[in-house]
Amino acid sequence: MKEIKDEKELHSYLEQHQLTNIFNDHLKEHAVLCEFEQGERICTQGESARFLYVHVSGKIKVYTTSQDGKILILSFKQPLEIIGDVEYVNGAELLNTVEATSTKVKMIRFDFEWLKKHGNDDAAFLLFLLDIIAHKFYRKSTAMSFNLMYPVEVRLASYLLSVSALKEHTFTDRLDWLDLKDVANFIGTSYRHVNRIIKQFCMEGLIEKNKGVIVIKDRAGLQIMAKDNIYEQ
Amino acid sequence: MKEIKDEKELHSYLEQHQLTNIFNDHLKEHAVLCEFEQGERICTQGESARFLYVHVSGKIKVYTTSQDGKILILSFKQPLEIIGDVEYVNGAELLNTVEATSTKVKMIRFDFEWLKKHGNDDAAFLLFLLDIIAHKFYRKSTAMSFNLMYPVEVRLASYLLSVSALKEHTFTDRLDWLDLKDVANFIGTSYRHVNRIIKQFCMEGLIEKNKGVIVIKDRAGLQIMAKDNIYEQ
DNA sequence: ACTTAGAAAGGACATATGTCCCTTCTTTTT
DNA sequence: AAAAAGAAGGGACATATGTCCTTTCTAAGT
Repeated sequence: MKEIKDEKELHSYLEQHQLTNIFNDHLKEHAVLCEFEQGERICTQGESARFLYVHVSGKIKVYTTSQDGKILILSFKQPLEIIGDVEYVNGAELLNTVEATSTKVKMIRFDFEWLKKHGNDDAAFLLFLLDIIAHKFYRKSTAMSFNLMYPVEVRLASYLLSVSALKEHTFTDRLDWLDLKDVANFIGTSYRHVNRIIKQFCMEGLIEKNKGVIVIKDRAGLQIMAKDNIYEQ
Repeated sequence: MKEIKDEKELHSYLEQHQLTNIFNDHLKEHAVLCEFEQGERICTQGESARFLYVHVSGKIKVYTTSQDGKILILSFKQPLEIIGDVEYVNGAELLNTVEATSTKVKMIRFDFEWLKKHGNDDAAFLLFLLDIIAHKFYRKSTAMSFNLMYPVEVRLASYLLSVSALKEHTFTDRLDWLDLKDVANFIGTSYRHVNRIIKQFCMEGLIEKNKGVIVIKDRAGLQIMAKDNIYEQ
């Protein structure tokens, strides 16, 4: 991680994401723009949280690891995302690990102490946090119900649709979201089983696959398979 | 549902749960104490939310239903619980259905409109909401990871431990949390399978069961089975 | 182009879980 | 107490998913 001491750039990011009114001048004063390498961790599950991060550029993934080493990927995210919000509010240790999956991941960092001093009496800031966390809860809630109620083929169909709905410019950008190992860990199943279902989808004519590249052939069919559920990215 | 027009009682509940400082005088002005019958719905999934409820007495369950009729119970709750908080913040329709599972379930009701007028600039109220929602997110998050990563025997062991940790006065109070149909819908599996695992636990000497009453025989063994996870109620 | 290391895919089998329906137990009614 | 209705439990089989290991493909190095 390196700190980028460029106030201009920092403020341009804030404006780009309409955050200038969210963080008051006191808060902005101590904001730091950080850049992370691909593969670098922004924060690690189990450690104590000291910073709130506003993810403004690049791609990240959020995952959790169980005692016995199982990995569950909770989300692949692009901006705008907030990291550390829940921990800021409840004071608990970090729930998940966050890792940069593209180069030049940029985050605006705020120190918890400073936020407490100058943000906890600021309704705009608190409403912003509320909105973020409520939205996270909403997604988590629907995702959990969905995961618990439907088998892998439904979840995978839903996942494929959600990826195809992304507004990615280039073709290779899309591929980032389709590493089957990651997909398995996201859906909460084994790589083997994802493979099995992928093959089944191919045979049913829902998708096609060449050299690891998956193309949707029958969107309507996939939607039926997904029972109209789509993971919100 | 009937409204109880008894300011004394309402305020005694607020005090009991240390909420007097959370809701300012404006907000309290329009608070209404409501009582629900056993089996009555406090709110219904899919409808638009208009009220924030503070659950102060009795027992409730929260569940969601899928398009094809599957039921997933999200929690069995005793006070203190807040209903409608997420919907208040994000304006979406109700995510879940909430139902009274005991007689005389009491809730303090606040109108969204009134809250917006007199609460959204009140840091104490906003911090309270933040705390509640962050905590809900935390529980949901750990529950989802747990559910996705472990098989039913682990989840059931965890559930049994969590129920045994409840501070219920009477014996019959405990039974409320052990209807196996409900347990199955909570864990996200079939009644048949819960039964199977219960029997397995009996054979392994972890629990005993007589006429539908389950008694824990080997807490340490259950904890190992649960891999130290416990559902937070 | 050949070799080889590593990634991706798949076969075989074991386990976990769901569905359907029959049996057994409980409770209520007569 | 006998009978009947309903709840709870369980058998048998089908499906979903996990584990382990082999095979196939891909890409890098020579």
